[in-house]
Amino acid sequence: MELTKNFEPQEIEKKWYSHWMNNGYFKSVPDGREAYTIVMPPPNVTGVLHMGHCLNNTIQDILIRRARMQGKNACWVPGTDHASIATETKVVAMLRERGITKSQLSREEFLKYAWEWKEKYGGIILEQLKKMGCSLDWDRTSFTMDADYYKSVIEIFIRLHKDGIIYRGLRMVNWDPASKTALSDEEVIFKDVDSKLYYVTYPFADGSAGGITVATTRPETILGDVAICVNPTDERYISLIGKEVIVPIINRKIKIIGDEYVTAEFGTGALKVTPAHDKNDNELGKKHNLKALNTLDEEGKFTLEELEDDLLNDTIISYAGVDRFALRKKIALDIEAIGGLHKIEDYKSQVGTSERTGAVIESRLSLQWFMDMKKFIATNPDIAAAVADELIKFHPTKAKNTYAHWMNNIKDWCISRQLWWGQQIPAWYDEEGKFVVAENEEKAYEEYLKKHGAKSTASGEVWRGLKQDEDCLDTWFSSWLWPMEVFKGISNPNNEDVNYYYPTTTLVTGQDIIFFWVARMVMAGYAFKQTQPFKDVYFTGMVRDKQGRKMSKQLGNSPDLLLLIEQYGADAVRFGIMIASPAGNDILFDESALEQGRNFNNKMWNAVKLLKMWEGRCEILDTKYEKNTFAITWFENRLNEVCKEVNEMLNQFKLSEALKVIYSLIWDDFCSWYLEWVKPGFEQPIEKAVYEKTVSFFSQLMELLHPFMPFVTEEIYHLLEDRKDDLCTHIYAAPVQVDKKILSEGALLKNIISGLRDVRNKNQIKPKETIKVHMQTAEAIIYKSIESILAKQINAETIIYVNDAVAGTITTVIGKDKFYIETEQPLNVAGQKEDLEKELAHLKGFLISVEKKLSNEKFVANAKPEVLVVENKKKADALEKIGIIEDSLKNI
RNA sequence: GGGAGUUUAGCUCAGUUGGUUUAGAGCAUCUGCCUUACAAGCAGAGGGUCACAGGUUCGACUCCUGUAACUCCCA
Repeated sequence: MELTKNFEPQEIEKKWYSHWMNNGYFKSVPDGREAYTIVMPPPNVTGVLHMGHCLNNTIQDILIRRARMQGKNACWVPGTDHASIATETKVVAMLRERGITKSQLSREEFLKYAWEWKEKYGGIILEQLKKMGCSLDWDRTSFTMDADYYKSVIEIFIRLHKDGIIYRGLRMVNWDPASKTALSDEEVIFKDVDSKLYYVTYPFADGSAGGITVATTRPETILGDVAICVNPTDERYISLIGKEVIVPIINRKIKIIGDEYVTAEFGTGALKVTPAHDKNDNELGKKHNLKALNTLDEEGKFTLEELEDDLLNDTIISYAGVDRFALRKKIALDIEAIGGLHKIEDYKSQVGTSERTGAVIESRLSLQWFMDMKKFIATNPDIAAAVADELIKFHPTKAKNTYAHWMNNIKDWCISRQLWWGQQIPAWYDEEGKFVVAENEEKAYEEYLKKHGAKSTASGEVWRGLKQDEDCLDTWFSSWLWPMEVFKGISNPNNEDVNYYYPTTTLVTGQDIIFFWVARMVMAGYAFKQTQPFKDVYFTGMVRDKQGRKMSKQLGNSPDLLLLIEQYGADAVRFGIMIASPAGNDILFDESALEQGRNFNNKMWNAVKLLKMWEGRCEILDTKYEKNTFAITWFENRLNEVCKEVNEMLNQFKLSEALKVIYSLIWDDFCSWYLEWVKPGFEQPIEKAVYEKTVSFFSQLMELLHPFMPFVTEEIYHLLEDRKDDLCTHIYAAPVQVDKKILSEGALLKNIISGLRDVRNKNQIKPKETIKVHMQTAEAIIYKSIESILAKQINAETIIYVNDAVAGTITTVIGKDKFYIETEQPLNVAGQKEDLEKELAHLKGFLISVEKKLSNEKFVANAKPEVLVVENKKKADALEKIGIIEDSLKNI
């Protein structure tokens, strides 16, 4: 079979993925083996694959493939999240393009469109994951709005309501005027913006001259002002507390009050209090018994509804329906016109924006459903302890602090959203607003009867006046059940699957959703399954571009992943994203890393080509690869050494490092050293035993690399030999002891080869020119076994052992041995001297630092004995080397 | 404003309880090679006052304090 010049991934990837699928390798059913379970963080159902998913899922695939090869029952569950607000936003936009507005549609009609949309675009991302080689158990694909899942979410809501943890209340919420819904604190993103600080004067109500000036960034809320507040220790204003001033335009009389909350240094030191439109003002309002006057509607437009106690003039009436930002300018102008605007300053402020729509958030008083988190956490002390005590291990551990900090400052969770796409809140209301919580309408009537008594209509018919809450639940209120409900742990408690797979083993997710999701899954785990949801959590950072910027559509710096896979191959993409991605740190994505991955594929591919050449030239000898004993035993040990290292690194989730070590083992140790060492001369035969050993090494290398780069390794595994098994389900052999002595001899050999090659380079000896090497060493015995490799690698025709310096040669010292090189080239005596002197200076400097330590009495008295031994050995070594170099210098 | 984290070669990162030959990789750079698997390659080389300033210690990249810059989270 003729192999292509370079590795061509496209066909090979398709071939192996379907082969693995056809053999059901990714399927998992409970059995007697240890389970290794990962639930995939469900991407948005309408999402497409981006770099973040790529990183995330590559890591999960590495972990799951390794577990599979360790003989564990590996189960990786795919799925998607209905992503309430994100999806609804998309559906609304799609309808708008077709000329339909949401308000024209009934809930049922809208949901029909949404489901159609979901069927059409949902799960594209899952198909894309197959291209990356992800070994997911596709039969277990779940969706957070599957019928059972939906029921479970409702059941949990009812349970928590019964326990008094979920309640309904009028609270200040983060209101997104674009999607007209409340948001949780976690969905609000603070951004720095350039704004203006308006200095507005409120004249005194008693007609006396002057007034009080406040600085505000939000003049549009002035009509909702109910007080002015100053710090009671602020001498400028002490005498004014209790006085009345007039709100401009609306001419409402309000009081000046005092409260420590106000910072005297900010603005003018006087604060306008608008309880309906600011969280802090709302607190202040409650404390001082102030009314909250709402002047903005759910779309952020001016409304007169709550101003019935005020005298409305034409100006105010003209504001009705004006958007908040237009209103800001308008009111500022109108105040200026009546001489109330003192000045305007540029000001940098932070405003909250909606994570999904980007709209500026309004604080708004609203009736919403909340979860009392403090109370909930108190039901199970393990929730906080699990992470602190490392029952659940975070990688990197520093994420523990973030978790603890949030737990300690936890606030109530607003779980209702004014959206239709999601689990509808199971609360039913009568005309007066009295309500019951129940899993369906029938039960709701039963409940109602129990709670509020029978009701009948005027005409005596059975009363059917209950209406279900229009709102749905926050998406995270369903995804926090993910690790248990993908195994039907709530809808079908204690079934075989959930008993076997739960708690899951490892969760891989972004640090940015530690509160949204990770913490809440921990809570749900302990609250509803009485145990942790997972054992380890591996946090990935954010994928940024080369310049460290976030990837975003606006910047256009987000690469098309499928295109990259097409260009470089999935293995190369996996390699590129993994080679420099420390746990928990952001990774800077650089396409050159993908090139490196592609080149790595080619390197391995070419090694296969070399072996295929040898295969045809095998000869059977009974020498038992005598000539190559050193090369083979050295590589065998080196391989085993790295296997152990990699194993330890992976146990500690050091994935990048493990990949680096494997990369170097294959490229440097195997290709650059080992293959060159056993390589026969031009068109010479190779001993069959050596060939077979080499094939076996190569196969083991492929095993080691397989979790990282599944396609190319599977392909090479099969190219090397005809096999019945596949690498995908191959089980790793038990670790083997390594021989340290041969490893150090190998290191010595490499060192000498590099050193002598350097000498050749510096003396401009052409690669093809052979040299004669005279070696002066105290340990000729070691060199005997590596001599032939050495000769081959430095193109030496002979190696002669000598006891004295050889005149007319290039002299060099490597370690403790001297080498004299005979060559046709003219000798560069000065250059040699310079090199030796440089080395000598370095050693002398080193010696001084060691001697300084050793002559320090306190060091000798305090240092541990083993440190002392090392220092003494350093000194002896340095002295010996210095002697050897000085000796050589004399002879030049 | 409060909290957490980061700062080591041009870039991306290692550096495990303070002592392991006066700091290690990979990429990039430079020099020489189209050598017979591989120029998407081979061989070799150069490059760092470990952010700054103090302190603890016989000894600090490592521990402590402060400063600066950046990142994230919370208000």
